[in-house]
Amino acid sequence: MPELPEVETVVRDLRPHLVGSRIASLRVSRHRLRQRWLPAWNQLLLGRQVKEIRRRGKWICALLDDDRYLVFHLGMSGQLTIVARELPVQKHTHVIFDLDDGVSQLRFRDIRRFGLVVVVEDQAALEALLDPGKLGPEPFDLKPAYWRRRLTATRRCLKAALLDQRLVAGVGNIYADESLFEAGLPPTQRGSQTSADEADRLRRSIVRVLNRAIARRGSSIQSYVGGEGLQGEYQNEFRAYGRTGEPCPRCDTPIERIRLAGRSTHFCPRCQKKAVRGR
DNA sequence: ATAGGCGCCTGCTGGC
DNA sequence: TGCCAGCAGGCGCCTA
Repeated sequence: MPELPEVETVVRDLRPHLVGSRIASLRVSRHRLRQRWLPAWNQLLLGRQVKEIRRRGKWICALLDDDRYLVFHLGMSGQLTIVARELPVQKHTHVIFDLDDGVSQLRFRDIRRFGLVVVVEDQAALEALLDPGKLGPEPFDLKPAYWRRRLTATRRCLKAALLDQRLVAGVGNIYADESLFEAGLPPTQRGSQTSADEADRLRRSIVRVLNRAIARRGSSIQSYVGGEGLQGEYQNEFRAYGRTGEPCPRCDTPIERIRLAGRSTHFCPRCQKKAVRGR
């Protein structure tokens, strides 16, 4: 579910509530997530204060006052929210942290359980988890030369390349489609057939689309909510994703849907054509 | 190198 | 009304 804009929204929402707060107590459900919760973590976390919280790709990392990290990944349906203690606990809530203000909780809820909550020992262990070999640069820090090089070095299609977290971190199915639409590039085009100009256009399109989505607090389709439980608004501005059969906002040609890299892919067959000039 | 398939889960929708 | 297939913001593993 959540891609970079959603995760960024969660982190921004949580930061003012979490930074400076201590974990007074916690509870964990017995359902396992992508990775099992280690019982030892309960003791480690008690009384710990959150020093800072930040995003890396689709990962959420909270630095604790013992230099450990509490790390979250939202998978497809994860929700990480600040909630008043007295509010009923929703089904599929897997971890509850009571904060030391005595009134609020941090809750991790995940219907499909593809998400992850782990405690990481130190900075080095965090770097191993988010190894640059597995997790590429942030889209906003993409160096044009790097991007051109990586993109043209692969024979995979652009859609598959965008979804590969090693090339660029944080782009998922929605924003891959939206970025390719913005750039006017066909999702099926091979990376190796991409000109320097096109690579650059794509890079700038990714940044623009993600920034717009962040400004709208991400996209809510089914389960996504931000750190304060609010839905996003960017789903109302999709131009390709999920708009199969609807008119292209630029040329009115019906948006098509195909399967690429195992994922549903939406595009305008007219605007997103190799070597079209203008529109 | 890379495509495709599966598995991990639950829930919703649409067709019959 | 029920049942079943297919779909869904991710990702890791396996095979060919």
